[in-house]
Amino acid sequence: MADRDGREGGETDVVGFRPLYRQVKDMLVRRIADGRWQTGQLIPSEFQIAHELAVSQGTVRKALDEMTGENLLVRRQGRGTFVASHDDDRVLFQFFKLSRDGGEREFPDSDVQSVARIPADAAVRAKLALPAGAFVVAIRRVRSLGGERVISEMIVVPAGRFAGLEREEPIPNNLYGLYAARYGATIARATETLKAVACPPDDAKLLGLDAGTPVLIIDRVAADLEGTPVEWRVSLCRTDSFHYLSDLR
Amino acid sequence: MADRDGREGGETDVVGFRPLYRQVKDMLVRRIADGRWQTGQLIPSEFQIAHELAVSQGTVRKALDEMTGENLLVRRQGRGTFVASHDDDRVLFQFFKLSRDGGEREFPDSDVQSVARIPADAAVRAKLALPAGAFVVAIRRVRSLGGERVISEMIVVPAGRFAGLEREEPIPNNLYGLYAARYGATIARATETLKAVACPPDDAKLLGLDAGTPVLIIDRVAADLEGTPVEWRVSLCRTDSFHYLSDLR
DNA sequence: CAGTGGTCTAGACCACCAC
DNA sequence: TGGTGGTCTAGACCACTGA
Repeated sequence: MADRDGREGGETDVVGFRPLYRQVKDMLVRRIADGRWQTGQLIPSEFQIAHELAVSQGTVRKALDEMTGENLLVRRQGRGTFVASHDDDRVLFQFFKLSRDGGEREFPDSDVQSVARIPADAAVRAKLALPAGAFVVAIRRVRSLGGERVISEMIVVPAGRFAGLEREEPIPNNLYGLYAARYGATIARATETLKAVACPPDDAKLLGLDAGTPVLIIDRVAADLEGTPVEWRVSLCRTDSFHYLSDLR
Repeated sequence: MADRDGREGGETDVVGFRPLYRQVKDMLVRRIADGRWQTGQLIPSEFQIAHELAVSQGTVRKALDEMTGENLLVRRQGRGTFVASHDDDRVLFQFFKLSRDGGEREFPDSDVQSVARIPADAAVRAKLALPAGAFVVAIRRVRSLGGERVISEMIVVPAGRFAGLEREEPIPNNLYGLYAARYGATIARATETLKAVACPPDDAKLLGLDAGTPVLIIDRVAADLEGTPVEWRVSLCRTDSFHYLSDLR
C-alpha cells in the first residue's frame, strides 16, 4: 500500500494507529458503497487484491473475513468471493423477525396501500437526520403470512436519495433488494425499538382486529454501510398467533 | 496434538473433517464448561497453550479469537486472556434489552416475591427438556428501573442442576452470575419470543397498571455452553415509557 | 524490562469447484 | 487440471501492561 499509515519513517504513533487490514477493509467497503462492486458480483481473488495493494495475502484475508462476518461478502470455497445480495433469504434471516407460532420462517406478501412524495415533518427529519424542507417518500402497506394479514406498516425514505421511488411500479415485496439494485443503497444494519400498544382503529380495520387489541409496534431505523440512516419504518404487528424472535448470543 | 484428527497417515477424509483450530477450541470450551477454568480467571498464554497441545501459536490464536467473538473470553493486550464473567455490565449489554425511553441502559433492581421447589408441569418439562417427575425451582420477582416497577417475571430452572437454590439467601439481582459461580452453569445463549398481550390482573397489580393494559411478554429459554436449556423465564414488561431494543446486524 | 496479545508476512498444503 | 478459498506453520516486529 502507498504509505501504510505513514509509519514508514519509524516514528511512534501517539494516537490513531489503524491496522493495515482495517485500511484494506475500509477501501474494499468503499468499493461496495460507491457501486464499483455491485451486489452479487464476483470480486477479485485474495491474491489479486493483495498484489494490487502491495500487501500480503494474509492481510487481505483478515479484511475479507471481517467483511464476511458483517454479512457484506459471501465466500465460496473453490469459486470465489461475492458481494452479498439482499435476496429474500438473507433479508428474511437478517431483518424479518416475525413468524407464525410453531411455524417455519416465511417471507411475507405485501399489499401496498399508498405511495406518496411528501414534506418531511419534524419527527421524520429527526429519525433520518434530514434538513428542514426535505421531502420523503412514504409507503403504507399491509403484509401477510400464509394469506393472513399480520403487519400494517409505514415506510419513509429520503426523496433525494430515492428519486422517483414514488413512481416505481410495482413496489416490490423486498424493498432492500430494490434499494441496492436501483439506488445503490446497501442496508447494513438496523435498530429496532419494540413496544406493546393498543391497536388504533385504522390499523385494526386493515388487520381485521378489534380496535384496542394489544399489538406489537416495531420502530426501525435502517442504516447503510456508512452508518447513515436510510429508512424509517414503523410496523404494527398482531401477535395473537405470531411472535417476534430475538436471539441473544 | 495427539493425533490431529487421525490424518497422519495421509488418508483422505470422506466425511467429517474438523479443522485443527476447531478441535483446539472445543477442548478449551470444555475446560470452561467443566469448571477447570473458572469465570474471570486468567488462562495460559497463547504460547503456553500452543506448546502444551503441540500446535502452532496461530492455530491457538484462531481458536481464541472465535471464543472471544462468542463472548466466552476477554482478551487484554499486555495482560492476558480471561474467561468472560457474567458481571452486571456484560449481562446488561448481552441479555437485558429493556430501557427507559430516551434513557441510558441501566441495570434493574429486583424484588423477589417467592421462591419454591415444585414439580415441573408438562409445559416446563417441554421448555427445559426435562423427564417426567422432574422438579424445578420457580422464582417470581418484580424488577424496577429508576425506582419504577417495570417487569413482573417468573423464572424456572431444573432443581437437579441447581440443588439448594431455593434456600439461597438472598437471591441475587444478577442470577447468571450466581449460576456460574455456585452451580458451574455458564449461560452462553438465549432465545426470546416476544408478543403483545393484555396484562393479567395479578401482574397489573404488581406493576401498578390497569388490568388489560397492553404489555410486552418475553418468553426466554437460556442455554449453557453445550446448548442445553438451563432456564425458562417469562417476563411481562410495561412499555408505556420503556422499550425493548433489538439490533439487527 | 519481560511478557502478553496484536499485526504482518511468506510459504506450504488441503478441500472444493469448474472446465 | 488450474484456480479459488481454507488451514496451518514459523517467525518478525509492534503496542500495551505491570513489576
